[in-house]
Amino acid sequence: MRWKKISDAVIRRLPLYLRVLDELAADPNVQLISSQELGVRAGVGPALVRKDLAWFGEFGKQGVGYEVRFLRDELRRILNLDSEINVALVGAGSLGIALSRYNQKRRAEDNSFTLNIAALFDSDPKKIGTEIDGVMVYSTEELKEKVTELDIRMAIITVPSESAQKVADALVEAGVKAILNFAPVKIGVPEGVHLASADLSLELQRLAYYLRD
Amino acid sequence: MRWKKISDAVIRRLPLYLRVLDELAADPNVQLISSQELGVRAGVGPALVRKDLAWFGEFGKQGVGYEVRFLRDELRRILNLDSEINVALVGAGSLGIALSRYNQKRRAEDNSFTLNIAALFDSDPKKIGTEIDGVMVYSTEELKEKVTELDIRMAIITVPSESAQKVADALVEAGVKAILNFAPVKIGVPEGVHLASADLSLELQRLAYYLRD
DNA sequence: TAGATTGTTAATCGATTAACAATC
DNA sequence: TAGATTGTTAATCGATTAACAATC
Repeated sequence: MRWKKISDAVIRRLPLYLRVLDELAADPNVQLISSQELGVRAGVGPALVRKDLAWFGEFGKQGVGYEVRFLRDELRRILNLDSEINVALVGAGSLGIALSRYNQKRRAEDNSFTLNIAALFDSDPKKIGTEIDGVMVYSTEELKEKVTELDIRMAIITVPSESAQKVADALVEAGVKAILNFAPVKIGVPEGVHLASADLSLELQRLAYYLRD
Repeated sequence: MRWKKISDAVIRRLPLYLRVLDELAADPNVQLISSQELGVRAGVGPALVRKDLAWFGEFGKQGVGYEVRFLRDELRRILNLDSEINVALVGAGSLGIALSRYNQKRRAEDNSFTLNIAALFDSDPKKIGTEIDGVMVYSTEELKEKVTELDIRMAIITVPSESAQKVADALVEAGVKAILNFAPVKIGVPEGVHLASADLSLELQRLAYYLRD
C-alpha cells in the first residue's frame, strides 16, 4: 500500500477519528456511525470526514454509514497502530519520567495502545543502569546499540535545549524515523525523518495573545 | 489596540519569531535582521514574515530591515508577554509537577519569561496544603477563590481524562480565559475562552503513520 | 546616488465545504 | 420502493508566495 502524497492535515485528523471510534466500540449496542455523527464527535465537518477516509479506500456503505469496528481496525492499520511500536525516550528528567509513567498507565488501561516506551536514555551516571517504573535507563552512548537491539523506531526528546540537536543527530544516526521533541528549540533532521514539536512554552505564549481583555 | 480578526495561523508564528529575536538580542553585535534571515531561523518564508508583522504595524525600515530589540519588544507587547501572567496548573500528578518545575527553571534562567505557574490544584488530600518545589497545592474546591485572589488568567489541565471537562468548567466559571489541556480528551469551552490541546498520544499516533517502511 | 529591503497587492496554491449522482 | 448516506466533483474559502513600487 502506497499513499504517497496525502497531506499532513489529513493525517493529523485520523487519530482523532480513531479515538472516537474506540469510544464508540466500547458500547456493544453501537454498530454503525455516519460521517455526520463522527464529525460532530471529532469536531470536523461531515464532508471532510468522508473526504479524509476516501483517500484510503471505500470504508462506508451508502445510505447506511460506517461499521464502527471495521473502520477502527482500518484506521489502526493505516496509522501503523496494528502492531507494537517501541519508542525511546531520551532525557530521564522529571518530564521524561512523567511521560514514561503516563505511557505505562495508558498501556495498562488500554491493551490496544501499541506505542511502548521501551527504554530511557540519560547522560547522568547516577541514573544509568537503574530502572524507573520498570523501564531501564541506558547511557546515551548506547543509543545506537539499544535502538537496534530493541527494534526502536520512534523517539521522544526531553533533554535540555542545548543537547536537543545532538540527541536528534544520534537518533537519526541510529535509524529512528520519527521524533517528538519537547525541547523549546528548532531542531533539524534530514529528509525522510519526521519531526513533531511539543513545545509547551510556545503554546502558552500563543494563548497569551488572546488574554487581551 | 484592537486587531480583531487576525488568523490563528499568524498568531501561532509570533512566538517563533520572538524566540529567534531573543536569541539574536543576546549577541550585542547584532542590531538588525532582515525578513529573509528571520524567516530562515524561524522556518518561514520571508514574504510571510513581512506579511505577519505588517498585520500589527510597520516595524521595519525599507532597505535596512528590522531592529532586533525593538521588534522583540513589540512582539512581546503584542503577545501580552510584557507583564507577568499567572497560570494555574490543575492536577499535581507527575506530569503536572514536571511542568511546574520546568516553568520554574525557565523563569530562573530567563527573567524575561513572564508566564508564571502560581498555584497547583489537586483533589488528593495528601497533597493539598503542601508545597511542591515552592508552589502551593490547593484543593480544586478552592479554584474560584484562588484564581481571583492570585489574579490567575490562564490554566493548564493535567488531570485524568475523566475529570478534564469538570475541571475546565470550573476554570471557566472562575473566569480563566485560556486553557492548555494535556488530557487526551476533547473538552468543550464557551465562546470567548481559548483552548489549546497538548495531546501527546495524538502526536505519537500521527507520527506512527510515517513509519510505514 | 545605488543597493537593499520593506509593505502591500496580485497570483497561486491548497484545504475545506457544498452539492449531488450513485447506491445501499 | 423510499429514505438515507456515501464517494466524488465543483465551488469556495483562506493562506502562502511572488512581484514590485516605495523608500530608507
